Amino acid sequence: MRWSQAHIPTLRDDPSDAEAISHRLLVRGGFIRQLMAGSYSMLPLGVRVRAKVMGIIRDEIDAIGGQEFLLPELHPRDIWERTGRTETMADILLTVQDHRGTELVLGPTHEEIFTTVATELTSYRQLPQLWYHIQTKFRDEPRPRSGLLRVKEFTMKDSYTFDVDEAGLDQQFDNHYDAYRRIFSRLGMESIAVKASSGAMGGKESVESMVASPAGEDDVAHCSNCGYAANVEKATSRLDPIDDDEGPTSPVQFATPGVKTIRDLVEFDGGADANRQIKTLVYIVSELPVLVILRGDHDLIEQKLMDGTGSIDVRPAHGDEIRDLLGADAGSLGAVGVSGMRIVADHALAGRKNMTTGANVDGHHIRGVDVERDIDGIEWLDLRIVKSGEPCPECGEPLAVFRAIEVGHIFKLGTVHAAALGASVVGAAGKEVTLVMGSYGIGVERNMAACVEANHDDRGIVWPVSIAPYEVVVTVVKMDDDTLRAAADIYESLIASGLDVILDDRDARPGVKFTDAELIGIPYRVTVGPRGLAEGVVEVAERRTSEAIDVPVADVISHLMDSVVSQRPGI
RNA sequence: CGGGCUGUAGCGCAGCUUGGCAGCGCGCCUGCUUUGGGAGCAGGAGGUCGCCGGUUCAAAUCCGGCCAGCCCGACCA
Repeated sequence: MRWSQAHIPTLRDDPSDAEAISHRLLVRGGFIRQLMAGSYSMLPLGVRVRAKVMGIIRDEIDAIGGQEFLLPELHPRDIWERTGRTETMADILLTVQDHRGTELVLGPTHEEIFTTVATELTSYRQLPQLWYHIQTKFRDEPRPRSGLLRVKEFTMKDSYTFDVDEAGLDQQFDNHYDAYRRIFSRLGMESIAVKASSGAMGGKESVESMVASPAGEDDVAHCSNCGYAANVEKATSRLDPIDDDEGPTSPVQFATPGVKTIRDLVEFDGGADANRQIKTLVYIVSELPVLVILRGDHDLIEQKLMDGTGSIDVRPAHGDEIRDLLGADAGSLGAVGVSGMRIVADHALAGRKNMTTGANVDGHHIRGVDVERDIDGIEWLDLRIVKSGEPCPECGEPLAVFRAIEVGHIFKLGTVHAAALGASVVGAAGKEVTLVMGSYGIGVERNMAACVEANHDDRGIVWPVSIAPYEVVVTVVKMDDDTLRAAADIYESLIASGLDVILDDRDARPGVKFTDAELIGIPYRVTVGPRGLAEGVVEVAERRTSEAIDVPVADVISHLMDSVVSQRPGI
């Protein structure tokens, strides 16, 4: 490609509506343009990167036995009703009507449709199967954000496995786990695999692949000592035991005028340290009130409440609901003496005595609470969010909690969808067996963005060779006939050698060409100018290191082939 | 869904308080000079001021409604 003919609209200024680094650089570099919130046009450079990302993914999934399909994006609604996901995914489901008024679903994922295809499997002898496609997904995200990181329409590689039993699923899951590690490594990112909550996908076990970045939307707890890693929605930590005094034989109520928060009560004369308080929250879980209690210095993470109660319909109660249920306002709530309501408690409260909590009387608290003695019918769950610095649950070293981008997610689904859609085979024993499924996703454009988050400097993007829009740019530094001809010759010979090259033959000053090449992140630049040509050399510069060396014109091909090809396959 | 901010030329912004010719920088076009790190000079093109309505002799500017984009939060009492 000759740059003079290419549509690469680079921008000198940061776009005003972009905050995340990947968003800014991809827009400035002319890779993408926004159409509306959560919707981006891919420009030619973006398309090239995207294609290479998909190529790496395809390569690795094929390598573990994947067969590529291509399933529709327009789905009949009734299939989604049969798995119940018109309900469970209602918030993000986009639908359209055809001219007959039939409701169609724009696929947010493809478990249902792949399973429908899988109903044609008849015998365990046909298993295992690993099917995948790379296809658009539509999700009505409540809040798209950060450029390509969260959008309403995106490309996903989603694979699905079908096995006769759990052992087969485990094997396919492990294969994907390994393949994903290789994919992210080839995309130039350091990923860590974390245990996760499987959310709306259902199923029992899932592992997310995370890449650390401040632009991410998840928090990960990670132990650099032993490698423990988990999404904070799942993470735990070891806590130092607290020795409590016995306290009184029964709780004692006392007046706490003006005390509304845990902190207020810490500072109140006669109050208690936060870790000797019981925090009481009221939630509505599947339309029923639930009292949630934690240690005063701990915070609830709602995902754990969802996972622990098995409900996806969880919200904090409103002020009036709280008053109706407990007879007091938030700030004076407690679980002591409450009956007829589900009470869930975080494990950190187990065995605790002489605690202080609200009295369910405005402006009053009670002290001397023995959790297990004074609160009836407790259901024990893991509910609190892990904080940075708490001891690792495996080895006790301090955990680090940091933001990360979820670049992939793999699930052991089990038989839910297969059962709902009647996908089964005849097993070895001659009896019908429901297919055991797994599903595995990678967001293509999100990985492009994550790669930029992980590979940039103050001059722009630093693509790894594996997915750079071009591997080499030949920059013509002075547009006279001799220089241009020499550069074009080098360009042609590099192309002939199988390199992915662009010739910057624009009638622009060299500074413009250098800054553009650096902004869009091309790994190698061959600078061709009269000064070097007089000596029979051109300059070869590496984007990542900024190192530049003079190379005799005759050696350019072999020099670049060595550098580029050694990096092409990734690690 | 709640809160905050923002909509003026392709991009970045000023003008709005106090109503009165729609501006600046970059980019773009033409010419000349220049050419190893975002050139200089001269000339030029380009705008429903987000949309609808109201007030007024007069609205980018004041008032009302709507739409769109960005950021934060998702009610931790």
